[in-house]
Amino acid sequence: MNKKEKTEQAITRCVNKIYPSLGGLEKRMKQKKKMRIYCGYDPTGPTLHLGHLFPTLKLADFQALGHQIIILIGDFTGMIGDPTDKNETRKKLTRKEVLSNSKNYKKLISKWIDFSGPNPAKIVYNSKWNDKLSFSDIIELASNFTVQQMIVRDMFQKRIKRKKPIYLHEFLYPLVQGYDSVVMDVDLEVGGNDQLFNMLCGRDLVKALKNREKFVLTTKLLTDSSGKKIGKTQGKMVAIDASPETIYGTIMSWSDDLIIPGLIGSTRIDIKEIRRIEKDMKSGKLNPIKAKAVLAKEITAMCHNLQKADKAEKEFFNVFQKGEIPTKIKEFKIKKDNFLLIDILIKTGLCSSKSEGRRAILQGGVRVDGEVKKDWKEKIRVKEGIVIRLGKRKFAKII
RNA sequence: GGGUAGAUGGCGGAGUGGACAAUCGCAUCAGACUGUAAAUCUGACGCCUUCGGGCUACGGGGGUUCAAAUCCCUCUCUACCCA
Repeated sequence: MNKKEKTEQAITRCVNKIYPSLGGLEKRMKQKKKMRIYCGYDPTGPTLHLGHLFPTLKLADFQALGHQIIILIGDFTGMIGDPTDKNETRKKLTRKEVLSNSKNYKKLISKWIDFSGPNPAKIVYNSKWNDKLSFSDIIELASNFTVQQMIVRDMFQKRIKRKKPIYLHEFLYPLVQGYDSVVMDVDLEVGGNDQLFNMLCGRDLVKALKNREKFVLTTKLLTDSSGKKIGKTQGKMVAIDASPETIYGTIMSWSDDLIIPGLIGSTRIDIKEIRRIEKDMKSGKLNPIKAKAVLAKEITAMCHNLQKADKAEKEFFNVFQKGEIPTKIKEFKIKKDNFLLIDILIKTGLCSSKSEGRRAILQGGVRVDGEVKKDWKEKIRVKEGIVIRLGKRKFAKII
């Protein structure tokens, strides 16, 4: 890929919008001076998930062009809790939780962002400067914004409508995030489209305090056809450090309309190739499951390696298409004796209560060595090597 | 500080004395179907059970009643309005 193509990729691929304008950013990129570019990661969970891939790969695009990348761990902001997309107030994290969450991040991000070499990325924690802010500093900063500016945010509007509380400290969140931009003196902030408001507050602050331009680039979000964000709550989002099988399988459960956005945002497969896949899928020449398998394999390979992705793929098709038993099954040591099937389900953790187990059996969801068992009172002779299967994806082997 | 409204299952949200283990939607689980763990359709969805039934639950505690998620008292928490 030549420099022109790299630039093209950086400013268009998976980009939702650039503020104040695409042209302005292009002009700035033509200057000799390296840009300082950052993306913030809130350490709200123990790991990053696939949604973080979009902005992270975007940073990688810019790093490849020789710009200074800054990874900001929002250990200070994480404790406030970003009100973005939360219709309810998020519970505040303790410093200890925040630190343990962020420990893992650098390791994960380093899969795509280079922290060594000729143009190493930097990693910074925003508690470093925010901890030092005094109350009067904060009041000073707050004077740059109006309450009206804050409450126009749609999620605040939603809460007002639903008579849900908005706490004062939640107004402070964009303020602090914006202040990060000022302290780090950045030229560009990259983030998901849902971060737009926070990022623009930073742009305002930089303008007010330093009288210069900070560009904002928003990446697309992984959304289904109705525009709903793919979230952890739907169980469709996977941690980047999940097992290859989990990553592969979860992506295979995505609906078809995520294939193309997924390929664009979370892989670096040639964009022309992606357009070809899109065309072939539309014309019926390419079975969508094949395209989805490409996506699943590619992402799995990016999070692990090609070899593991290959294995996960084979496993997936064996288990779910051919109905075979996976190679890796949880094993349980159980006394070789006669047991009620329900008791075995509970012992192996396949069910959490007897009622649940009975239901599963009555609905024909339980198999012992491939044979469906419909009688919940049945006693099973436990032998070594028998395989209990619940539904399609839960297995237990007795040893 | 004063007033008003409210707290129900993982979530949203019905129900305002018995027919309520609690409508419905989402999420979840199983089955069918399929190119998938997609979509769609069907069913299930507190716990225990000798399958007759039993037990615990509608913010906490107390009370009225044959009977309370529903009425009364009280406590805790929350929102809104006024100051």
